[in-house]
Amino acid sequence: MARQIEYDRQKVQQSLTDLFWQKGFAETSLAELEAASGLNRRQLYNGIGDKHAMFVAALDTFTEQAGRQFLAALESKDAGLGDIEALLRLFALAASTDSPPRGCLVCTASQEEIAGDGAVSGRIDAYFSRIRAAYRNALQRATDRGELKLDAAAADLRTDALFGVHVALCVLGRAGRPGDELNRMVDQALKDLRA
Amino acid sequence: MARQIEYDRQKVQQSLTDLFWQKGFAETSLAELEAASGLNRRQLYNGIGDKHAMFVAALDTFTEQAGRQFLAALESKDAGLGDIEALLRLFALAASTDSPPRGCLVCTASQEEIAGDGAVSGRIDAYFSRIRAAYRNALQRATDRGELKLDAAAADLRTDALFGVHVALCVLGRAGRPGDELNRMVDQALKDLRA
DNA sequence: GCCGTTATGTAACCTAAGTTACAAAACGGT
DNA sequence: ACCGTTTTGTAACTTAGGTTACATAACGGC
Repeated sequence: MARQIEYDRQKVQQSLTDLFWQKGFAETSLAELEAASGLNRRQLYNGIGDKHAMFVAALDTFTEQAGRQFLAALESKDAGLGDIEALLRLFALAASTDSPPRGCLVCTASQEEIAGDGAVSGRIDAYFSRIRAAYRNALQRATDRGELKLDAAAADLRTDALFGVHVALCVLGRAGRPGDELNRMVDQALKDLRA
Repeated sequence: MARQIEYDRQKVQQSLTDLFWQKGFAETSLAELEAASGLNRRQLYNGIGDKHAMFVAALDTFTEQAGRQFLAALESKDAGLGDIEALLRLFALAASTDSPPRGCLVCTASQEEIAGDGAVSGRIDAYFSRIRAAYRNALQRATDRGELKLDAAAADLRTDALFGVHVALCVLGRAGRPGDELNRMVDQALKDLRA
């Protein structure tokens, strides 16, 4: 064997992810990644890879965590209207409480040039598709339980509408739009859903 | 007086705006701005200013054009449901026909670090507010004409919901999401509006 | 036709970016 | 205790970034 690594891999991954989340890919420098992680660039290159590899790893970390914290409830067999409302409200709230609000790493990355890269675009697509599937599942479960009355076609439409609201909240939250504006989007989305 | 300028100011502005629209602020270099405009950097600095000033000018050019091409119909006294539908459909279509789709310069800029700059953030806020006001006007006119039945509070909610769809279409269009997904968002938004 | 003023072209500047060489140090198996 | 392997630290390298000096050229008013 060989020499053992001196730092905490998870903590390093977390700090790198947070920095990319805040600043995006292109506007984050190696020097900042060093400072955030506490490692020097030799350690980063050895342990993870170049900047591109670090970003891909950050995308994986982010989607794993966001999936667990935000989407898991919608993906559950017990999912329902309440989970949809809770998630959208949470996003509207986060925009007001986080300073500065960071929105969603994947949404931000999708607007950058790096989104053209294969490894990155695959992860972006997969995450977006997962979000859609999560809402789709929640709508299905809510229908099964009698909270809603939706046939398959109606549920498809609703799914994309909710996906759109989800993305709009992430983007406009990061853009600094006021919390009540975001909450009105949620109000209307829920109203329409129950109509 | 002094020596006269040799290039077409408007064409230069347009090419700079298009490039920033495609690549964003941080990922556009002076060399690319030179190539796109056909000017050398001395002319750019003399005629417009530094990169920051070029970007601010691009924001102004973009918002002026987008306002004229897309928002003017919604801002008119004759605005109505048909104008809302036409605009949303156009955005969904543009995502499929433009290659690569560019979305909206302002939405993209709002996710970059430069959005923290005063001159930039002011323009972003102003443009977003203008979009909202445009939808608000169209909803009001549609109500006045009897196409819809909305009181003031309901119109406020609808306004932000449509604003959200608008932004989602821009962002997800640029992200390369499929056209039918975007069109389902529009379908649902219009359905809810007429309900 | 001179002169201040402004535009142009070349080229340099200075900093920062991402990446990599090289030597030294720490580890485990034998 | 040696040895191959991998980590670490320092520091350099190479390129590209945005910005600016300087000399030259074109213009209009007097």
